Amino acid sequence: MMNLHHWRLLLAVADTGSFSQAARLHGVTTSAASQAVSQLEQALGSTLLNREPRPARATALGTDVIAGARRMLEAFDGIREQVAQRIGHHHGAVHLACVPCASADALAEPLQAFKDAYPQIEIVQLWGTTLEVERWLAQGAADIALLPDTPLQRQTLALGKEEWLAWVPAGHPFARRDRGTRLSLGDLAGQPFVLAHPEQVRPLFERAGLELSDVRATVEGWRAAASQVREGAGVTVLPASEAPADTNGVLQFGLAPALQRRSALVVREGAHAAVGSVLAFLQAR
DNA sequence: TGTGCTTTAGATTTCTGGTT
DNA sequence: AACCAGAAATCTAAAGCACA
Repeated sequence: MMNLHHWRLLLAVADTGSFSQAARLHGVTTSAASQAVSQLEQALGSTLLNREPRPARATALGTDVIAGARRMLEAFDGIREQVAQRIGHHHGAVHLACVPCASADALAEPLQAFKDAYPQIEIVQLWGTTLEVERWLAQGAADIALLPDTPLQRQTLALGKEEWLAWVPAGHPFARRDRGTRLSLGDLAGQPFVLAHPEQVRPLFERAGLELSDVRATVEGWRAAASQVREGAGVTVLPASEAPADTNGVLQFGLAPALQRRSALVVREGAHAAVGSVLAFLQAR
């Protein structure tokens, strides 16, 4: 058995060189992606991808097959687009890649409303870091990206904003400052620092002409950074929506001047028409 | 040692064909 | 047309292996 999903997975593996990344892009497990490609190979009676050495690369025959598959899927999408235009409404899947943030949470309700109103358009939501989301958008794996701190000229639809906060261990000298005091990025830049999402945090300091000079730990995710601060590993900055409610063992400060994380939707150039339906719906709400 | 891929077992979903 | 049961397809989780 082979279906379009198999072919799309094959292209994703060929494009990313990784089964796990391809699986993530399509919302399945690595195993499912591996099995799908194996089934395709079995059905065709030939190996399309060399798994070793990594990253996975197409065999000589696989390169031709993949090129053909690409043309086939483009043709299929074109047919669907044509039909959608004739009958006046759009079909298909819209891939929405999000960086976890308050705006992404706020989007959940309007997205559900969209799904109810337009069941023929599937919204596939992907989650990743800023760098991953940027890459998916560039590679065409995502049609729309929800990104924090996006330059105005790229934005298609501006979403909400939230404040950046500083977290400091209870034993830190800053903890002796009055409640309500704000810390500057200059205060924090030279401190032992716990860094999460460097692609978001470093630019904050760089824009202020500062550099993090003493990064003690780079961790996966805001929660991990908050835990490290609680254990006294250093200070950190994080978006308000990501700051844990439990502030035992830490002190939370605003920043001076106040810094906002503004999120926006960015649309891939040449995205198919169903994307327009999604944007129009979200804009109206 | 961590990451990524494959294999396997078992669960769930979808399809198909028979019966009423 | 509606329902049901068995088959087939697809998925996930876990374990094991290979590699950088």
